[in-house]
Amino acid sequence: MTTTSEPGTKAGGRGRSRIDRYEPTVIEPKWQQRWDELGLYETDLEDTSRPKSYILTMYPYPSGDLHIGHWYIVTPTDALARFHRMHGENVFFPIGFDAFGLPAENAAIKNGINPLDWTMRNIEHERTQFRSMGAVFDWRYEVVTCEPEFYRWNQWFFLRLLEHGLAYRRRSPVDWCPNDGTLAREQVEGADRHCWRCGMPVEKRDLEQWYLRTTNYADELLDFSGIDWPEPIKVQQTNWIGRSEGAEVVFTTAPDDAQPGGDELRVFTTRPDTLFGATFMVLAPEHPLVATLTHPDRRAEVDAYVAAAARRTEIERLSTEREKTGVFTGSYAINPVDDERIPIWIADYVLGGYGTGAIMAVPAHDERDFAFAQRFGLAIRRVVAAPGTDDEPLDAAFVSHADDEHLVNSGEFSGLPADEGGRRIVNALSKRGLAKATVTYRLRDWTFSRQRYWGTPIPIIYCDRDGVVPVPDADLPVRLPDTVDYGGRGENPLNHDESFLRVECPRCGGPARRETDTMDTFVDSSWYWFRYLSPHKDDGPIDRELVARWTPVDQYTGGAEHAVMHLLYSRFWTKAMRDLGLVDQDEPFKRLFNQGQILGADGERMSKSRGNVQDPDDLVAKYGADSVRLFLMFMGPWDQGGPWSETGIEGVYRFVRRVWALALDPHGREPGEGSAGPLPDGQDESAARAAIRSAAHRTLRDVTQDYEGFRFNTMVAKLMELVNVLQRYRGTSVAGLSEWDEAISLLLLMLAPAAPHVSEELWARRLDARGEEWRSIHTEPWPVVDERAAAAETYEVPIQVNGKLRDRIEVPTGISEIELEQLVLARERVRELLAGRTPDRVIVAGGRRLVNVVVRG
RNA sequence: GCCGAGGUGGCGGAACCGGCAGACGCGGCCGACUUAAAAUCGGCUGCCCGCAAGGGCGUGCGAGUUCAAAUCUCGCCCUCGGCACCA
Repeated sequence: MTTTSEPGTKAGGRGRSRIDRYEPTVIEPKWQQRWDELGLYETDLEDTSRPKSYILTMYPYPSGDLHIGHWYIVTPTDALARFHRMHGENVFFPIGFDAFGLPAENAAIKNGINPLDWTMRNIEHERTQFRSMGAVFDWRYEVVTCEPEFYRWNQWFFLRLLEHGLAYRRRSPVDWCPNDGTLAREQVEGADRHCWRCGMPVEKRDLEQWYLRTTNYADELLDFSGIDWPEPIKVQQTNWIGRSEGAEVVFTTAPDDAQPGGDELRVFTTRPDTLFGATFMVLAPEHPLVATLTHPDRRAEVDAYVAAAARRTEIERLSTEREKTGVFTGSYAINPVDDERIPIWIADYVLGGYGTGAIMAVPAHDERDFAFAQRFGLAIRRVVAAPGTDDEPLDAAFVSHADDEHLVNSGEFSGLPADEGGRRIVNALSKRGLAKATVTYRLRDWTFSRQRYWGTPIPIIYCDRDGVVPVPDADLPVRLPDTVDYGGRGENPLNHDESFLRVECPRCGGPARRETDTMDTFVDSSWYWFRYLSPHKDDGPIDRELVARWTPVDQYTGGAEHAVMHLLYSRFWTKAMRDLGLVDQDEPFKRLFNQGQILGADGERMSKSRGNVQDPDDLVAKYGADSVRLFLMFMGPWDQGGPWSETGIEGVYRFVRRVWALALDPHGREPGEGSAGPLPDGQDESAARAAIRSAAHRTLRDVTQDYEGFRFNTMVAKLMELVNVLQRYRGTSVAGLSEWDEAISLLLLMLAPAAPHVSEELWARRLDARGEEWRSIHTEPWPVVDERAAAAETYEVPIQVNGKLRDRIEVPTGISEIELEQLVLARERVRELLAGRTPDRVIVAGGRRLVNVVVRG
């Protein structure tokens, strides 16, 4: 094993060079330890002498092993943090663990262990993995969400939200997964309505659950001004919130021999212009008036339908999707515009949770209503028509809603343009108190309860006398019991844990029972970045001074799969905290970048069960962390991701070794060649020196821009190009001269954020060789481009004739358009192609970069 | 069906503003070094015709705008992600 501190080459040495081999497995741990000892990456949060920069990447779930996907997320973010440090910013780049969640519980049930033990063991392992990649994390600020010092503040927040009416308890149908219990609406995925975690089909259950009032913020969440987020995420959130403008219209039930009538039936419609076309009404099976409106002779059928709808999983509801189902209640409603009696039906295509849970059906102008009307033989009446189509029969719903349409069969409103007619109808009805303009959202309140052990206990006590009683702040945290007995079941073990369950009522002191539901684990990630600033603070959730100074986060990175979960909840939570008077910001993350996802080699998501997981440790052992980091950045655009393939990592490894050899041994000509090689293309020495300098500074300019624009793949490519240039001059008379030396320095500085170990090692050796005292490359300032050097003296202009490339010409940088044109026309090749004809036009394109000679005939 | 992202050599990808298509890397072929191999170094490598000089064709498909289109417009096809009867 060679020592790493002595200079690798004798300056001016001739002949076969002897330099140390590049051994990443030796130098990487060495530097990691050194950085640690020196506290090089400790962030002083109190330091206000430099501009702050809060860089954050989504913390991982500690599932046992970091796989290459985690590295893919963290590496460029780490490089970015380092890049900002080199720009003199006080960078905070923390990490932690999203430690509550289902996999821990599954593992615990399977292996008969405690989820806490499983989780903490995994975290311990993942910490060492993170360290091996050489990230600048300051571990003093680590947050582990399953620790009471963190989750007690979830409970504290919950109590504050409760006080402010932002948390509430309600019985209603919830999405229910047989494995995971209650799910938030956001956690049900796909056309087949499966659980986001386990993939099981989701059912509906009528349960009493805790909710957070996210819908209070629906409009505000639609406003993305002031944050720089990727367009697709904004679009997804916008669609998810699903604001739609329309009107609420009051229908009234008609009296008949079975019931007195007069009940209000409210409906929401976005098409009030079609009100005269309502030929029946449909209630969701869950609608509260279903029982009242059902006629005795229809009761059996209706009850059966409602029961079946409740029992059906969403998946079944979908499989019968082609054919609409429904039953007639026997009752009628009065259409407020024309007092017409229309039948009231029940069908599961109307959703209980959206709008009012009831619709006016306008089969002529709605595809679903049309299908339903056809199936059950209900009337279809056209009330909107395009010019000249007033009486055209409908063989499908007419839904175009174009500007030139007008109303027909709509009483006094007939003939009006559809939009205006709609407005006037609402106006007329609203004077009688029967309609009002309304906005409806698809967004639902956040279903917050989970029937699991491994989460934050909801700090609520149920007392027979006092009802629902919040746990007093002084009694927080409500701790999870240390021992847990799953009894082989999947059911929440807290339900059977007498020592947890039994509690005195904080109000009356009588016997009471604890809430056994825990919080959705998305609560943790909804505010964790605030906690990073003061992870051990025990008299409050956040340090308000530090929060004011450091948040919002300047740059957040993470996957787009969290678009309508974590990234939406975080925005909600921040706004709620603002309204609780805790912070004075509206948004959590100023700038967001979504990196792509690394898939397994089979193109599927990496998972242990599929056996397609790539372990970064193996790669690090073989190539070193620096090469793995560079490779992950080089693979392709960061927002793209893609299937994992090791193909190509050799190339990056080769590149690092070349950097090594160039930096330590400029004269090496392998092997055995004694004399300096020739300069390329008959360049003289001064041209060669200028060329080196120009290449280095052009690279610096481009690489800086690439870092800023998150183009890490081309950043690495440009460093490779510079290395290729230097390689050409290696062993020539200009190698080792001041321009060469500067180029190597720039190369190492540019490489430092991406490949921190090898650049640090080579930097140290250079300082040592010059007899200078050691200082870390990572505390060096980012170099400044010498634009004069970057500009080349001459450049090549491609020449086109009629748009086709025919020739090239080398011209001086400052050439004028006229001179360039003359040079081009004088070219032998151009004259040949012109064959005596006069060009119609000569186009000197974009900054004299290209010339196109146009000639006809 | 609706919304979003994308389609470029054998492969990953580059070309950011309409201006040399294929940077950089992988793979492949040839050569140097070596007893040999590895490593390293050098050259070639979009497809077709041609000994060559050179020419033709090429960015999913088809039209169009332009001196000039991977890039802009229109119409299609395909892949991936999201939504899922939202009245």
